[in-house]
Amino acid sequence: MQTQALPGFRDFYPADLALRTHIFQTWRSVAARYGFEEYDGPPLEPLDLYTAKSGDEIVGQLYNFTDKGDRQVALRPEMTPTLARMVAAQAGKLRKPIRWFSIPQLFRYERQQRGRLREHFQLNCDLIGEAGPLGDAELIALAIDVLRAFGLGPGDVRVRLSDRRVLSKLLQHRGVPPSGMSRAYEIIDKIERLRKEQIDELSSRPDVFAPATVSDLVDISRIRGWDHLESELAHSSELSKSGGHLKETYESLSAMGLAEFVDVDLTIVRGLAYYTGVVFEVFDARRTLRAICGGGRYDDLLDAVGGVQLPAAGFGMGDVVLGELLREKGQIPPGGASIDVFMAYITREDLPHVLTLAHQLRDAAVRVEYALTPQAVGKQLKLADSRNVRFAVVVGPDERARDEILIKDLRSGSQESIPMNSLANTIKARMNG
RNA sequence: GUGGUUGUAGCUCAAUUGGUUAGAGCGCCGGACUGUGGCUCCGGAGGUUGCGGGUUCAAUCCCCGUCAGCCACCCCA
Repeated sequence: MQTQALPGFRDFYPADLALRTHIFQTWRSVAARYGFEEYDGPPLEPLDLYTAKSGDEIVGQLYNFTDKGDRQVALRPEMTPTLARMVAAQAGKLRKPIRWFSIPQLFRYERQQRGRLREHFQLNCDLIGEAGPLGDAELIALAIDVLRAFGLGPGDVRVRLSDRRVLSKLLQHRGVPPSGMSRAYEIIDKIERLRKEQIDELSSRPDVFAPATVSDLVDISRIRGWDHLESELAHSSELSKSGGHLKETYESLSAMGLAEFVDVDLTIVRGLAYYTGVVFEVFDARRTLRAICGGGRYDDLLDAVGGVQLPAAGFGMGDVVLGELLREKGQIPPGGASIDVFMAYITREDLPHVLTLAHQLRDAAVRVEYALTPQAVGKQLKLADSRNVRFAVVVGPDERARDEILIKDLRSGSQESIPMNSLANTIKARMNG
C-alpha cells in the first residue's frame, strides 16, 4: 500500500484546497471582468494532437498510453491545442473576437522540482479573432489584474514583454541569416543564465548565425525598456516598422495605468514553436521562482490544427508558482470558521432539543455542529473553540424548564438566555451584526 | 533522462571521535475543571532514525543500493 501520492501529484487537505479555491475564484472573477467565458475540454486527448505540432520528442514529457480501444492517448500537457480544435470546429458560428478562459488540470511526465510538478492547474485565457495590438494588451492587462487581485504590486511581480517580429528584425539587421534564426533565438533565450566562460566559448567558434556574432546577441539581450528599444529600432525604417505592434501594446498598457508592471525585454522568447508575435512572461520581482505566467500571440496555430485562419493570442498562469509567491508575500487569506454555531448539551435528555434546533438552523442556512458523542460541556466548548466558531448554544435542564436556551458569544465571552423559539432569528440577527 | 545534495515524532530541529533505553519545543489526546472554551500547570500517546543490504563487539553516524525531497542540467505548462 502506497502511503504517499505519486511523485509530482498533490493531496489537497482542506487548508490546501481552501487556497486552491481562493485562487480559482480570483481567476474567475477577474476573467469575468474582461468578458471572458469559461469552457473546458477533455483531460485525455489523442496523442497526435500534441505530436503533430511539437514532434515526437515531446512524447517523453507526456503521460501517454494505449487505451483499451488501441488508441494512442495522452493526458493533456497544455490547453491550447484543445482550444484550437474546439474553436476551429465552430469557427463559423462563433462571434469574434472570442474571449474564452479555462482552468484545466494539466499533466507532464517530468522530474519534479520546486514550482514544477507533474500536475498543475492553469488559468488559460485566449482571445481569438483579433490580430491587433489592443488584443495583446487586453490579455497582458488581464494577467496583471489577476495578480493585483491577489494583492501583488509592481514591486512583487514583473511582466517581461517582447515581440518575436522585433527580435527577428533586429537579428536580421545584425546579419543573422534565416537559417541561423532559431539557433539565435535559443541563445538569446538562455543568455542571461549562461556564465561568462560559456559565452566566451560560444564566441570562440563560428556559428550558424554568422556574420552576426555572439556579442551582437549579447547587445540585443541587454536592451531594457521601451525607450531603449525604440532608440535601437531608429536605425532603419524597417526596424522601426517592426516595432509598431509592440509599441501600441506597450502604450495601451500605459494608458491603462499598468506600465509600471512592464519591462520590455527581448530575452523573453518562450520555447513553444507556435508563437508568432508578442510574447510575455511574468516573474516574481526577486526572480527566485519560476515564471508565474507566460503567453503570446500564435496567429498560425488554428490554421495548423483546424484549417481555419484566425489570429489568436493567449496566456497560461499556473497555480503552483503563484501559490508559492502568495505564501511568500503573506497573501494567503486566513481560513474562516467552518461553522457559525456550535450546540452543546448537558444531559442526554437535552439532545433531542439540540437536534431539533440544529436542524431548524441548518434549514435557515446557518452552519451548525454539535457533539456526536455525549461529553462534558467543557469539552464541547473546547471543540467549539478549536472550530473558531462565533456562537455556542447551550441546552440544559435549567434553561429548558423555562423554555429557554443559552447563547454565548465565544469572541466576547458574554452569554444570555433567550426563548428557545427565537434562536434562529437571534442567530441570524447577530451573525450580521 | 543526467549530475550534485539531503532524509531523525504530525511539524521545526537536537543527539560528544561509531558507544546504554534516540531527546526538546510546537501540535495531538487526557487530567486539574463532573453546567462553560481561550490562559496556566500536570500527565500520556506517538520513531523499524525513508527503505534494503554491508562493515563493526556495537551504526542515526561509515560504505553500497534503492526510494523520496531539494538544486543544477535537459525541457518547458
